[in-house]
Amino acid sequence: MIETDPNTTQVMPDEDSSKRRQILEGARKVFMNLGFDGASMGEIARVAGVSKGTLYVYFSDKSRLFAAIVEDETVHRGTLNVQFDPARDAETMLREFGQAWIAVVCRPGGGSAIRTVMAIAERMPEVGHRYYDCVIEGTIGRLAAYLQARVEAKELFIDDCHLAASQFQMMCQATLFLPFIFQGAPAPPPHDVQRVVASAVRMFLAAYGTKR
Amino acid sequence: MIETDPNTTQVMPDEDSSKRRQILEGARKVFMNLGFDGASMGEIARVAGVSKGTLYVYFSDKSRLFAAIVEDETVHRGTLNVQFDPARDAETMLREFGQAWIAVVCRPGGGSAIRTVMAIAERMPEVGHRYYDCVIEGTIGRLAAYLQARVEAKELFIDDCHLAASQFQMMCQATLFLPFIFQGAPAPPPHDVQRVVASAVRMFLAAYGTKR
Amino acid sequence: MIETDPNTTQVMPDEDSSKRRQILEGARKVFMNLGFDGASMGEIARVAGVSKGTLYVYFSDKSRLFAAIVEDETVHRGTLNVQFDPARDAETMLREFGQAWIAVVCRPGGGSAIRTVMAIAERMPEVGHRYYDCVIEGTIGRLAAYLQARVEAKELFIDDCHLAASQFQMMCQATLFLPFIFQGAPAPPPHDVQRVVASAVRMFLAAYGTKR
Amino acid sequence: MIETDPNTTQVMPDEDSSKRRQILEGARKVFMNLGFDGASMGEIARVAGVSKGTLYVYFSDKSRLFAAIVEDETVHRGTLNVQFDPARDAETMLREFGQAWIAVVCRPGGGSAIRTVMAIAERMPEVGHRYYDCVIEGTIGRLAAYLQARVEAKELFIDDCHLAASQFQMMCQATLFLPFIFQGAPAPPPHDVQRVVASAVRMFLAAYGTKR
DNA sequence: TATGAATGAGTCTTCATTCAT
DNA sequence: AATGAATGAAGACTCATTCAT
Repeated sequence: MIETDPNTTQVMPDEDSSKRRQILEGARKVFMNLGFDGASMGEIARVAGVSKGTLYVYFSDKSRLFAAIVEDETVHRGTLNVQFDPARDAETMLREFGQAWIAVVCRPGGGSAIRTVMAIAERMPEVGHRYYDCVIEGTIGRLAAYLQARVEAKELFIDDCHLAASQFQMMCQATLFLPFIFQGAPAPPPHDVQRVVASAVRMFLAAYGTKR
Repeated sequence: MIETDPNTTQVMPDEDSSKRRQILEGARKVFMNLGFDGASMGEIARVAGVSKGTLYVYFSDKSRLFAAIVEDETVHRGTLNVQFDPARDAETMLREFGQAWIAVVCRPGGGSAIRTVMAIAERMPEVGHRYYDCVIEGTIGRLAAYLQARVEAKELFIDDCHLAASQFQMMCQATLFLPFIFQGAPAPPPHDVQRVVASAVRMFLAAYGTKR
Repeated sequence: MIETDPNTTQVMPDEDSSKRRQILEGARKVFMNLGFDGASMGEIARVAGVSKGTLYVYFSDKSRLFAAIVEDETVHRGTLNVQFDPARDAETMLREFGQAWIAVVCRPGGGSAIRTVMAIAERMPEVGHRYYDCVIEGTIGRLAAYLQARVEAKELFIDDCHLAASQFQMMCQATLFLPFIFQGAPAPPPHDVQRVVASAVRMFLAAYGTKR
Repeated sequence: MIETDPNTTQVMPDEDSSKRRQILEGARKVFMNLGFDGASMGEIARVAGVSKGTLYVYFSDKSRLFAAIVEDETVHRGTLNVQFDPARDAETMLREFGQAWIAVVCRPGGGSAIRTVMAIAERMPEVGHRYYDCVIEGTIGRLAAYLQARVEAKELFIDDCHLAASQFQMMCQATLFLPFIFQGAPAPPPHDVQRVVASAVRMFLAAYGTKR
């Protein structure tokens, strides 16, 4: 006679509810602009357009909300939009990679995920590790695998493909990433990106394109 | 009590007084380990071994104290310990530069200035600009000037020396810097640094060491 | 959907509806274990197996719900399960009374009504008064009336039956009640209760069993 | 040269500083009137005449402040002002004890320590235990020791002095303590106390004053 | 100059209560 | 009648800053 259904009360709303997405969107803006400590739950609520209490209906505390944001950045926005095709030639593939990478690390519109995560990595090591593993190492790993394929195809001559991948990744950032981070420079225009990436590709092929 | 000494009354304490340096030293440790928001004035006072009130005798508020720390980092620790001699050959010079640069950005002992400044750059633009200008751009500029000299000496063949300098700087960080920042990895051992820098030098010379 | 039943629309739900009893049962557990302030409406809803909103269908606010619980305790559980028979002898009757009283104030299973009401009595005077009148004074009154009957039967010799009743009630608690309340001691085992009550009865009769 | 004295900052002020006593006094009023949960740190600060922050200079959190209050009650106000002299006769001694005990548990001026501690005992067991041990059991223990002495002096005839002490203690409360707690009755006037205590003494001696 | 006690604004978090469905 | 998502007021606690000594 006592029909208690424990699932009808106090349940975390749907994982994909619109309110939840609304909160994540607001929180993303605030966290990415002000950092974990600089962001206040009140400001997040205001920007998300919900009440402070509602934040806690969806996320048990500030850290979890932050972790959810970073996870979202990690999974949805940190993945390079590049299909590595082992059959395609290095020059084209590298150029595509380089441009896609800059698009990830110099995302327009303010609010850098990479900076925000860097800043907190020492105090929230799991967050830092997860972001590094997925976004940084994951990207390098995919590039390294491609390079290995080209080595086997005798197009490239590389001892340490992982190092080479990281070198290329870093070189693409030259003159672009640090001003973006430190000076609040706008995302570099496509022309600049192409020029820098092209130079990186030329350099990479000069070093690894012929047997030493 | 009435004999006022115009040099000690109502005057901001000596720029180089020992108390001031003591505060800067304590604040540096705390700020670099915890970031601007994570550091509390109480903790700084404790580490510096002075009272909280004394902090405000030397610095009008937390931001100024932070700015002073960053300035100190910028001027005293951000400058590469490398003498660019336009007469010396590129291979040696680049190797020296690369190792010195890694020593700056992967400073052992925890507490990364570069991370701390990155984290706050959006909220304290002047601090970010000043650090970028002196430490990043300054370093690249000196390297670029050296490269230009070697171009004129016909050892190197470079269109855009500034870009080339930045490329080299970034390449030296490959596989070293990001794990250090994101994963709290210890400062890389000299052997690793040498290997990565050597590879960067090789790559650089392959690209820029012969007329294209 | 338009067929309104005047007995169910806009009407406070039935005083004895099953939902109402379900809520009272859950609220009783929570309030008696955690006190008025320690109990939260959410927890009550969870334990009762209804939604938070439903609580407010039956009780206009937390205080009223609490008062209803206390009323229930007062009426249903605070009444001694003892039939005072003016014809029965004092020794037997007192022993029965004493054991029943200890069962009320040291109720096993945690969650003491007497403590909960005591705690809130200053802030909710009506609740305190009502509990006192029914449970404490009511009990003493019934005992006093019985004693008066025995006085008239010449078995006992008491000036102030109300005082005597209270004395006996209190004596029965000796060494049992305060450890139960303050130390979270388990409800005293029957053997201990019998011993203490027996001692109280002996004492009572020594004092009031013969003409002074 | 760096004369750091870690003892000059962040030190808990003097145990007996006037501010500390001021806080304790204000907190005592608020806690004893409203209970642990009902009292807010803001209200305590207001009543004590200090800022909220100052509370935390002297007590690390609400629980510690509360525990300090209870400790103070336990040690300074919970101790009976009675000198047990084993040589003095039971009637006098018991009367003194009874009156002193009522003064402790029905302290005038509102704000009952015994109620406040009872209310929280389940959630703060150490506080409950300490209060019980010192105030309740301590008092009973001293009385029991005196009774034992009188047993040896052949004035009294008691099997279980601890039970007897508790019985006397409880009897003294008859008709006085529960109205005080539940009904917010004022502290009982001396005349009533004397009457109830006298009756308790009479009853006690009737039971334990002659060999059974 | 140096101190450290004191402040109060601001932070995260909880929870009684409301209301559209 | 019943729900449970949403709210916002209030609470504990922190910390940059001030000031009398």
